[in-house]
Amino acid sequence: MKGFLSFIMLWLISKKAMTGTDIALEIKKRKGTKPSPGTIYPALKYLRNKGLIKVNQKKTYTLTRAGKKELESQLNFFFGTFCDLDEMKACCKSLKQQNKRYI
Amino acid sequence: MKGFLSFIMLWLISKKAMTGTDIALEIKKRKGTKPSPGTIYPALKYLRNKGLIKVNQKKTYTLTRAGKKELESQLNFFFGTFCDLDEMKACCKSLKQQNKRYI
DNA sequence: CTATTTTTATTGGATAACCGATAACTATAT
DNA sequence: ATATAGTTATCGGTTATCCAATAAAAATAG
Repeated sequence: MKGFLSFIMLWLISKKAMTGTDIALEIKKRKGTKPSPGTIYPALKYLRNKGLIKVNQKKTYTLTRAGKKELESQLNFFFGTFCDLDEMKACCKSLKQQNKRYI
Repeated sequence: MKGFLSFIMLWLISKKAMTGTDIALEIKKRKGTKPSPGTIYPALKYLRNKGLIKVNQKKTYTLTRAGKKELESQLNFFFGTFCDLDEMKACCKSLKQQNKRYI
């Protein structure tokens, strides 16, 4: 299960201005694995080149207006693709019960 | 925004037994783009080789028990990574308003 | 002000994801 | 039985994703 990295990064940055390390740590908290610098910084550079984020003297990244528009579009795409989130959540719980019985 | 394909496929198959074409059409409905046969069938083969899905005479795919466990684990991962879905949804709406003003 | 550590960033390369083109198989019709 | 249409599947190659290793820059300590 790969991808979605730049989407998550845009989302995190939109919530709060963050440094590269901040982002890596927040992703670790969510996914369990901390992305390496070789993952984070090229992604930040890519987003910067596309004009979606900007960085200040403190190495803190924030969204540009274009970044906000891009995030909006990606959020729409996300909720379109996962249009049955409630069902997914319910399934998640019921599967947990089912699988328990067969261990 | 790539990836997540096999996750979506497991999820769709778990809801209803499906053929390759069924899956492609459902993904088209959600994402807008219909994945090509060269995307769908290798992915199905991969999942079959891993013992996560099985296929019957009618070319209809269903989850195996291992597939259900795998789906559970991926659902947990998904909701762990996107632990703030409500916030994302709210942001999606408010961004739509903000961006409108600047067109 | 130098040395050390920490953070930020780049590079090269390995792997995975994906598609276009094409082939094989199935089903239906003639 | 043969042709046609549609579905299922494979293959080769392109691009994207991601990491390990390394370098550069910044912060902190001595």
